[in-house]
Amino acid sequence: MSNVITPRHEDPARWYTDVVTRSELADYSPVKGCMVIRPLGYALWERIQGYLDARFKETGHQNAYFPLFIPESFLHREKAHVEGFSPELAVVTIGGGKELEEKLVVRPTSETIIYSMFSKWIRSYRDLPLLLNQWSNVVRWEMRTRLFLRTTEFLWQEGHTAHATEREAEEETLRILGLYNDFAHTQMAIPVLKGLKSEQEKFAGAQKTYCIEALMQDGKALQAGTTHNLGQNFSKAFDVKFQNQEGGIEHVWQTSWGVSTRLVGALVLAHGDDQGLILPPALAPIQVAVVPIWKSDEERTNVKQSVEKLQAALGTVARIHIDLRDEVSPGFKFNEWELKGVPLRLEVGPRDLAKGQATAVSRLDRTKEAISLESLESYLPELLARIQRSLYERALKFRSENTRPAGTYAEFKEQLESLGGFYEAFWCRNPQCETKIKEETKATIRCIPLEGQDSEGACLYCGSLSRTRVILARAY
RNA sequence: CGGGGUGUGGCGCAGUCUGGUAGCGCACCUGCUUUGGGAGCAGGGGGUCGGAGGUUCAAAUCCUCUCGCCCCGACCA
Repeated sequence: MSNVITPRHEDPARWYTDVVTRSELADYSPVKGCMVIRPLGYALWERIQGYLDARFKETGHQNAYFPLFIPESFLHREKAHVEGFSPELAVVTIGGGKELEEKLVVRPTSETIIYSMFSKWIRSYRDLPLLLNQWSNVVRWEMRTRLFLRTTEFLWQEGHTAHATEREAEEETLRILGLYNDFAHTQMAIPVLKGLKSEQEKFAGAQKTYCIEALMQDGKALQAGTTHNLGQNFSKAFDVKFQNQEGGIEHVWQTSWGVSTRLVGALVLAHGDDQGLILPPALAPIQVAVVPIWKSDEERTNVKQSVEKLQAALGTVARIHIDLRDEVSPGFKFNEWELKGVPLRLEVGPRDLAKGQATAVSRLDRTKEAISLESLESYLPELLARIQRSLYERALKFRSENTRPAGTYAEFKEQLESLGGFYEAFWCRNPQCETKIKEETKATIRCIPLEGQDSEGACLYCGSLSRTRVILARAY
């Protein structure tokens, strides 16, 4: 394959595009701003779905599906919501060749249409909590798009819940945030910071927005998931009311939360290298690629036989793929599976078989290890678990090394420019300071971390005393 | 929408200045030899040069208009 990836240090943007397209995660579509998710990318998304869907169900949520089209008037019922989303809406004005009486918005998110149904379904406190999730596509007309990270149409899950009390809604918001955090940690092998968004950065229509923020290898932050405590903003707008135990009528307290196919982009940016993708074993559609090696015909017969036995034995302990293609060389296969991010490669050749072993090669650092064929079945899961752990530790180390105290505003600007990364600072909570920082440095307040809010210091911009510690970074 | 760039087989490019009807690498197909880090040799298929108009005996090349795409900036999961 002459497919060579632009080295990351040379041009990080091209590196990213090269990795995504060459590894066949996705391709550009004929429609500007949209993308085609190819089988490898979709398999990853299915694994993400599989894990999260199970967790959602364990915590009492049910899946449902709401329409793609939303009456335009629905968007207008919540003021902040419509102001937030208006600029990026796709609107259908003609149906069946006729001008529509009311325009239909292609959902940018489904709060409005879902809560219009909630008002119909919820009567009593006995109907609460109502815990729903939907897997769907949404459309936001973005000005600049990038594969997975920001596309006009993307896939996601959006959870929507209604509760009898404010406290329950807040608990739900934090429960899902914790779930997202665990997912990032244990499945994606990406350390994330749990935090609260500033008023400016929060979701249009939310009372509070929590997020998980990750740091990518190029020093830029990526919001990997958000959960919103919507308070009663939408229940008032959509008249979602219930009768409480005392017979009184109240508006429900709501939450919404989501993660998207952007997570696939996060995997690329957080772990990938100049050889291509590196997938965490927990999510890799193929965890082990077996590359047989032979010269003579009889070697081929022997090796093939052994390798097929391996598949039968290991198929239950790992997601394994035997690459029996005869038209490409072993070296070609090595590079191809590395490009596609397969965490572990097993080489099986005459020399290995003579010693009753296979050669295992880790995608992380290409370290080789001879493993006896008999012990493979028990050792493979251990080896994959080790790779998963190392990948996380590597990402965590990177983040620690790239998280710095902001120092003075001048020092902050200089370091941000030359090094990127996360910066710890205090902020007076004045939106003007936030805006100024953003205008002057292109860095935003990524979040107010949930942990470590027990000290005080001077606001990075104005210097006034503050007890709010924030993380700043340039972001995707 | 402002600034910059670009459009030639599937992909990446040369050819454009100095018009003479298309070339290279990779990929693809066939055969033989190969196979422990992107195999070698031989043979072969595929484009009329983003589109339209013009100049000319003759246009990928010159002129006019037009469309697409990419990068940077203003919006965002």
